[in-house]
Order: sequence, then structure tokens, then C-alpha cells
Amino acid sequence: MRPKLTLKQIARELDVSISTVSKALRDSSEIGEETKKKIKAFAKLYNYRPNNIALSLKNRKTKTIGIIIPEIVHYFFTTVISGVEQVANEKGYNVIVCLSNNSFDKEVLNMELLANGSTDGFIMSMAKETLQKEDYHHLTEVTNQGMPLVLFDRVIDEVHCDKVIIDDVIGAKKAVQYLIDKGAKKIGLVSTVDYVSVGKLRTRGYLEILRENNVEIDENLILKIEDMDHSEAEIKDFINKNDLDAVFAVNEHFAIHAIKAVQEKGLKVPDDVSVIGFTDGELSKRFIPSLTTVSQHGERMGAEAARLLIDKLERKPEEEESYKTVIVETSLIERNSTKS
Amino acid sequence: MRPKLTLKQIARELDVSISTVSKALRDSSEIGEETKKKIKAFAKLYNYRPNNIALSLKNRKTKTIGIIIPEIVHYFFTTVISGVEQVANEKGYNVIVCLSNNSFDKEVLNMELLANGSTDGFIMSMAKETLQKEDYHHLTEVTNQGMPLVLFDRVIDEVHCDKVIIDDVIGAKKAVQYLIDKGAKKIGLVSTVDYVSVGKLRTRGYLEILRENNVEIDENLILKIEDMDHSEAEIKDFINKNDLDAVFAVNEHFAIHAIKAVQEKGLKVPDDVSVIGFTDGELSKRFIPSLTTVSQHGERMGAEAARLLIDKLERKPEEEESYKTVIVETSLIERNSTKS
DNA sequence: CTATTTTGCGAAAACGTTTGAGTGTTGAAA
DNA sequence: TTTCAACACTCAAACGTTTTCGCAAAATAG
Repeated sequence: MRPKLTLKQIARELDVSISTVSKALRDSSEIGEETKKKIKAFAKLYNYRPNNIALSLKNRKTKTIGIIIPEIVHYFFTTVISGVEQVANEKGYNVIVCLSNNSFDKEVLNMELLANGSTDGFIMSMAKETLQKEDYHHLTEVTNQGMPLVLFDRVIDEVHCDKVIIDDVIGAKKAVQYLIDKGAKKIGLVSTVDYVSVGKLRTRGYLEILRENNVEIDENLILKIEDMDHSEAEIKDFINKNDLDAVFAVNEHFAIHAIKAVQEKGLKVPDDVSVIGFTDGELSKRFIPSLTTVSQHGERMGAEAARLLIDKLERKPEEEESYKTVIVETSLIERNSTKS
Repeated sequence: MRPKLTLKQIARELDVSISTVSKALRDSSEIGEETKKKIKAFAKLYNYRPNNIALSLKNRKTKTIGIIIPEIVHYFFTTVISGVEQVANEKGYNVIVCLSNNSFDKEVLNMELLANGSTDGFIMSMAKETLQKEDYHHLTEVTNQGMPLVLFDRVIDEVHCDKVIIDDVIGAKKAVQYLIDKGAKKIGLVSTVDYVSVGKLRTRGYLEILRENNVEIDENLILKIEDMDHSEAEIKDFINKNDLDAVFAVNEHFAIHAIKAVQEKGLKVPDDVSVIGFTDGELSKRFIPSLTTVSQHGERMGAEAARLLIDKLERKPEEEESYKTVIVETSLIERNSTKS
């Protein structure tokens, strides 16, 4: 076992001072060509690499980005991470991932931990519990300390920072308009309760576009799932009760349950009933029929978030502070759960 | 904006030395009760937290674990990360995630980066390209430096380190035995080329169990996918050519493509053909028919890997070195793609 | 041949901690 | 009064870097 090589060891070995070694390796003009060559050769031979921790301490930046998300076993979040990772890597940053498991306490703990020097900034999507509690002190804490924060997906107005969101309302409108264009008259909505902001926004899109098309709104055609654990039964019931020719579901799960229910009712997708989902995950692509869906482009969101964060990190202090909110456009991906 | 509080600032403020502050906060008996109380109160009031980077430098350990995986947009890997994260957090470790994108170069780069002080050890699953190249110098490099490494899922004998694998052979045997028990005679195998070790092992399980049941092996019933991009067409062709009554696929994707192909052929799953997959992802659960599958228990693998790594990290130096390979059992999850 | 500049290198501080050794004061035992 | 221990604290080194400053010796100019 050979421990890591340090400047000190090189210096001792070559009988020069530590500063000479450091300067030589950084190609300083202060050092003579001879000495430089010798030191560089030695460093290369023994594969010297500066210690990141020491550099972090010296430079007071770690070149790492902290991501805090509610859960990782979730397609959307992984695409976001992937996006972050890509641009982070490009710009020489590392990514450290923490999971809140949707728990407020764990979110706070994780932030405090990472805030003590481990990362230069945060990219995060808030835990459900945090949204319910409306307690954002840990967020303001880190921003007060001068650490940049970028919120994505689940954001709130109360916290002042950069944000990356998708146009939920417009996305929903696109989807429903598409159904209308294909001739659907009775379009059902399967959504979540309103305190989940995405559910609320997508519902708004549904309502707005119906109004714009002068379609009368029938409250019976709107299902708001309260309890995710019983969503399957609720959706089945909803589909059976109503005579729909299209369904817009605010996520993949709801969409496939709707399809299942339609099929079990003896009808066909998309011939009798068209179904559109939201979020373009594995499931949408591979399900049979594959799902027409509103894609959230998580990767793009992650990339945008990383760019915003790194911009802040590398901004000169004299430049003035300003917070942006970038909206990543959704797009409708046509597959086989809607009539063509 | 209030920058982070340091020992030095507390010391200046309270007119004592830095060491006094440090010792007081660590409740050393060297410091008088009065002074301790004063310092602790001050630290609490201004929410002092020691700087992780400085601690890392001092202690020469970072309390973070590096995970390097081929991709993150992949159900199995996320469950592993989740498992790692859980036990890491329990033991006060952070998790830093790097993606190799199945590229050898990026894998090497990532390892070198993290090895320079950023992490105390590695948990990784090797990139496909690395397996092909059979170049493991970056792995031996870090282990030579005394950094513990735990390999999971895709492992190789040449590297000496702890390993966490699943009983691929036994898992495959379980699956195929199950099919035989249900009366299948012509069981097809959809696998990968042999340099992907999981493909090789699962194929071995298939062959072994057929032999044990005195079923003649027909090479025509074995498909080895070379090019993932054309897997769909290859599988379709394979299904059409052969008159199977069951299919064992080495992953989810192959399984659902097989189901698709069977259905397009005008046959029914599971009535005419039973299909079993490997890896219990979203897709298996939600697909219609839902997939009977061999579950890999990624979370358990991650947890085991983390435990092994942390054990090594916290081992006293006098304890002797030894490498374990823990095998996480698979289990067969019965769903609707096989006859009951 | 002296005065000045250039060249090449080393010392030391700094980043924020922890910790062993050292120091000065007090009080008590010898 | 001397000796010694206990107490309460400070100094300084260390972790591995980078960088400013200083200082000699060599090279150049006058």
C-alpha cells in the first residue's frame, strides 16, 4: 500500500522547498526551467494529484453541488440528476446527492450537514412535508450565508432564489387541446388534491383550455385523488361511472390505471377512449399501448438548474444579485394511447 | 449576508484563544466551567457548526462515500443508491454520486477525481466499456492507495475487494424451474452476450436447471442480444421463429418485448406463453400483464455494500485484511405473466 | 569594479480544525 | 519558605495547498 503523494514528499525527495514544487507544477515563471522539468517529471512519474480537500480549504470552495431531492427511486428525479451531473461535470463540479425521503427533518439535517463546507450551493426539490409545514427557515439560512440555492419542480414564492419549473398549466392545456382536436367531447381529468401544486396547476390548465374552447365544465368529470394508496380503485370507479371519450391524467400512474380501467370495462384504448399522461417515464414508453404524454424534460431542468447555480457561484461579487425563474417547456409526445 | 462563524471569530469575540473555544465546545475538562458555559452559549446563539472541510483535512477522512454507476436513469441503480444512502446516513456518512455513462474514460476520470481526497472509499458497478477493455488499473490504483472499494452487480475476479452480488445463477434456476413446474416444455432464453457477466451467469442458470431436469438443450431457443438498440426486432424475430411455451428473459426490457412479440403473433400471455423477467422495476409491477420476475433487491445490495465499506473504513489498522463477497438472495415474485 | 536589476528559490502565512505540550497562577502540603 | 499539584488557559504544530514577500546569488549596466 502506497499512500498518496504530497507536495511535501516531492520536496523532500528532490531536496527543494514545498513552494518550489507547487510553483513548478503550476508552471510559474519564478522557477528555473531545469528545476521545473525535474519536478514535473517526478510528479508525473509518481502520478501526483493535488489533494482536493486541501484545495477546498484554501480556496474556500469545494467545487461540488449538493442535490437534495425527496426520493431517488423516481424516474423524473433521476433524469434531473442526470442533467445536473452533465453540466456540472463539464464545468468541473462534483455532485453530492442527499435524500429527504419527503421528511422535513431529514431535509433540514441534510442541508445543515452539506452547508458546513461540503458544497458550494444547492439544487433541490422540496419535501412534501416541508411544503405542508410551510417552514423554510433552513432555506433562508443557507441563502443568508451566501450559498446559492436553486429550487426546481416543487418551488415556493416565499423563498428568494433561482428557480426552474415547467409550464404545468400550458402543458396541461396542450394535452387537453390535443384531445379536443382529435374530436373528444367528454374529457375526464384525473388529478391530485390541490395542495400539491402540480396537481393544482395542471387542473387549472384543463379548466382554462376547456373554457377557451367553449366546452362546458362538468365537475363529475374531474377526479381528485386524495390517497395514493387507493388511487387504483378510485380511478376504476370513476371510469366506470362516467362515459368518457378521453382522459387526461396528471401523472403516469393515474394514466395507466385509467387505461386498465377502460380495458376492464370492455372498451379499447385508443379506439374508444384516448388517454394522455404527464411525465415521460419508462412506463409511458414501454406500456402497451405506449402512452401519449406531456414530457417534463427533467434532464433539461437539471441542466438549467446546474447552469443557474454555477453562474451564481462564479459570478464576480461586484455584479448585482438577481433571481431568475426559468420555465422549461413541456412537449407533447404522441404515442399509442391516443387516436392518430 | 452573514458569513459562516469560525472558531477564530468566537475566540476574538470572547477574548480567549482558539484552542480554548475548541476545547470548550468539545467539553474538555481542561477548561473552566464558567468559560465553557459562556462559549457554549455563544456558539449556540450564533449557531456555530465546525467546518467539514477543515475537519476532513485534519482527520484525513471525509466521511463521504463515492458511488460510481454506469447510469442513474435506471430503476435498479436507484434502489441501490437508496440502500447505500440509508445506511450511510445512519453512520454519519455522505454520499457522492458519479456517473460513468458506461464510458471507460469517464469512469477513470471520476475515480481519479474522487480519489484525491473527496471520498474515503468507493462503491461501484463497472461500466460496460471497462468490462470489455478488461482494464482495471484505476481500481487497483485506488485500492493500492488504501482506499476501500466495494464492487456490486457487475464485478470481476481480477480485482481484490469486497463484493456484493446476487445469485444470478440460482435466480435464473429458480425462474426456469418455476416455468418447468408449470408444465413448460419449450423454454426460450433471451439473454445478452457473454461478456456482460450477468448475462453469462443467468444463461448458466438456465442451462444448468434444464440439465438437472433432463430437458434437452436446444441452441435455437437461446437468443443473445448483441445490440441493445435492435433488441426489439431481434426478439420479435426470435419469438416468431420458435414455437415456445415459455420465455425467460434476463431483464425487464427483454421480457416486455417478448410479451409484445407474443401478443403480436396472436398468442396470449400467460395462457399460451409464460414470460419471466429479471429485475423488479416499475415496469414489471405496472405492465399489463404485470411481470413475474426475479427480484434483485437492489436496496438490500446497496445497504450491504455500504456496510462492508464502512466496516473497512472504521476497521482498526491492526486487524488483518480480508475480502468478503456477500451474495444477496433473489426471490421470485409471481405476477400475471405466468400461469398460476 | 561597484551599483543595480534579474533570476531562482525559500520562508511563512493562510484556510479552520484538533491536540499535546507548555505556562502561569493559586492553594496546600511539607 | 519551598515544593508540588491542580487548575485554566495559551502556544504551536499538523493536515496539504497556494501565494506574497524576502533574500541571496548571478547577471547586467554604468
